[in-house]
Amino acid sequence: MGEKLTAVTMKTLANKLGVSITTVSNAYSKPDRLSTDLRDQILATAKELGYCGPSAAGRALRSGKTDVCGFLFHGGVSHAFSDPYSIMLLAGLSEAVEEYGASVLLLRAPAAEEATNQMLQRAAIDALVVGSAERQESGIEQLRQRGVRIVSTAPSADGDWVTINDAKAGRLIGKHLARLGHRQVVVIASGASKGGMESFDYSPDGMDDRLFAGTYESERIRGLWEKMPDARITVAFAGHCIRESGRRAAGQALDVQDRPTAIVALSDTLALGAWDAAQERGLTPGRDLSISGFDDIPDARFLGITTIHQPVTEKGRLIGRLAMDPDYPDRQITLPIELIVRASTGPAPKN
Amino acid sequence: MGEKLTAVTMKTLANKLGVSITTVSNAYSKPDRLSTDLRDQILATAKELGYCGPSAAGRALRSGKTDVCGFLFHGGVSHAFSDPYSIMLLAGLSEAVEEYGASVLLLRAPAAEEATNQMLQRAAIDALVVGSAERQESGIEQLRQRGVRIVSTAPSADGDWVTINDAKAGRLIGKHLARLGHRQVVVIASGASKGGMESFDYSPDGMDDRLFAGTYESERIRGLWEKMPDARITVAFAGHCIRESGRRAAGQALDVQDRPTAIVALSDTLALGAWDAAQERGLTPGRDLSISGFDDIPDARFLGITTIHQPVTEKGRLIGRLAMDPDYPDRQITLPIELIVRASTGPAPKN
DNA sequence: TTGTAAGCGTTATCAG
DNA sequence: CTGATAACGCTTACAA
Repeated sequence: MGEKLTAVTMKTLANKLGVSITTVSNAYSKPDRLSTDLRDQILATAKELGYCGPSAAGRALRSGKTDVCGFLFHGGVSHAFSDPYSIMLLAGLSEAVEEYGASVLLLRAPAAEEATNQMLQRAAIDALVVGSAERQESGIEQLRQRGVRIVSTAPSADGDWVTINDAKAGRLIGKHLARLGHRQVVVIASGASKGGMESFDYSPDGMDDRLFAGTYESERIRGLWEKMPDARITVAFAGHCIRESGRRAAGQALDVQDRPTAIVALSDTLALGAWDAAQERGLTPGRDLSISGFDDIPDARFLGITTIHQPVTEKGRLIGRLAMDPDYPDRQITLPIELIVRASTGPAPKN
Repeated sequence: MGEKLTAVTMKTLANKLGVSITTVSNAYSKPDRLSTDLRDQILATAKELGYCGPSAAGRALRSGKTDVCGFLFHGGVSHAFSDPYSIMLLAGLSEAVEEYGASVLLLRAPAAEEATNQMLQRAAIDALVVGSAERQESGIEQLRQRGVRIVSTAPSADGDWVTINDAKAGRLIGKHLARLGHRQVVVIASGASKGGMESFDYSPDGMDDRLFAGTYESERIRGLWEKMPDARITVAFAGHCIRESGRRAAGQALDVQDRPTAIVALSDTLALGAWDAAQERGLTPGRDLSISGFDDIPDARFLGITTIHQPVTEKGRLIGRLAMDPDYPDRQITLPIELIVRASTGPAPKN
């Protein structure tokens, strides 16, 4: 009946209690600037009137803080989050961000860069985490100038990032496979071929058309190539980074006359698919065919897939801290990695 | 060098062009309220000065619109999003929300209800989607009074929701299994037992202690029970809704003297785990043991698991539309479901 | 078609 | 310890 339609604000509280708005505000954000008694009293009547803390909008406008951390990713949600790696990263990020009392805003980049930029500017965020470095959005630089902290998973000269040494990861796999005598390798990368072709032989020069320079994928391949100078390395593009894509791409790679002795998937999710493809063809991984991945997701351990371990959840946490805490000391972090040898790799079979 | 430290705002534009702030504002939000010439001119200098549209904070405070849709879920991100059902729901939601130019804010409910309410009030959102109805948060009602639209996946007398008939879903499975002669059924539910026990025999009365009334799980079990009057139905709690939990719970259920002839997992994700458990024990699903799930996620089709199909992505889309569009006509939607019989269910084996 | 003025709810600054 | 005042950047009547 007599319901007030006007929202309960700090003013309402102030009037009711006969104190100033400032004092009410301080009761929330600067507890040490007023007596405990008054503070308790304010909080009590707040509860009574159904007032639940400073409005996000008001605070955001005045102080510039939104307590929101944007997470920018490319491709559909279904693709982004069906990869356990993404989930783990997001879990760590979300965990850390929560510790600062903030939340994560999902920002899916539209296909058009223009639209992406608009979306980025319209978002009320304190920080932006760039999940995939598929493109260099110009809008990101504008955001930075607006005071939004940017944290990336890809290294750069200045700027904040948390990453691993992807080239080294590639070298670890390369060394391992070279020692096992492999000389016919198919690399399975996510993403579509830029050249419009399904696969091509790798050489480190002139890759710009096909692999984005500086992506984790191109780094991993380069590392691999460095340690396998005598091998023929073919790169196949799988599409989205999901298990099924890996299965399809590996299937194609295996259904040829002179099939490879090793498949290097650039992520465990793709490696799982390669494992499926091998199974379907009656090939035993580690004996008839070596399969390796990257990232060390739980299923990789379960199936016994050789991979490069990286602390993904911790990566997410660190990214979150960099994003939310401008005073966090280390702002360019390279996390340790480790080669985990499991049953899926073994000596190259003799012909 | 001469970089301006003050942010570029509508005022900057207005001064530079000698027009009023209102006109600049209109150039963005009400294009028909000024001449095309002037508008183009404004947009041009905007680009020149590096102004990228109205600030989210200012707009939010003044108009009350944030273009953000909150998504409230319980449990960790890693659990919430490792279930394909959640991903599909989120994908649909995100897709629809994007069509309105908005984004999704991930709101993970802390364990304490008090903290959850605080978080909810502090979030700048136009709408809130309640992903899991584990608890009835009192803060949700407050949000509604503040003008935030609430959309749920669980039906209620008033309010907006998109759901399926869970009791009917249970009945479809029950009828199917009863016809096949099953009389010993173990139901695998997610969540922890409230009674502190691992499992218990079901009867529709006095379940309040163990199953939250009105959840999709209790509805599904009730439906099952209605169509299997002669069966002994035991309910086991698996913990989080992940495959591994299903494996463990099913394993325990199978490692007893008088093992059940059918396992009814309350979600496909749990059913996949039950499938794993059966495999490990040399039991062939559909012959030695019937396994069924709910939701029809892709892997269920892959493994041939009998299940109840529901259009999950479409559900997410509809939820998104209800959330973002107050004028969307149908505000209480029950989506169709369908029994999908696959190889994982078959006649109850004779003892 | 354009401009004026008021105020959304909060916090920062400075004065008592 | 407490309060008055002035923004923050924008939209929305209403006036010209």
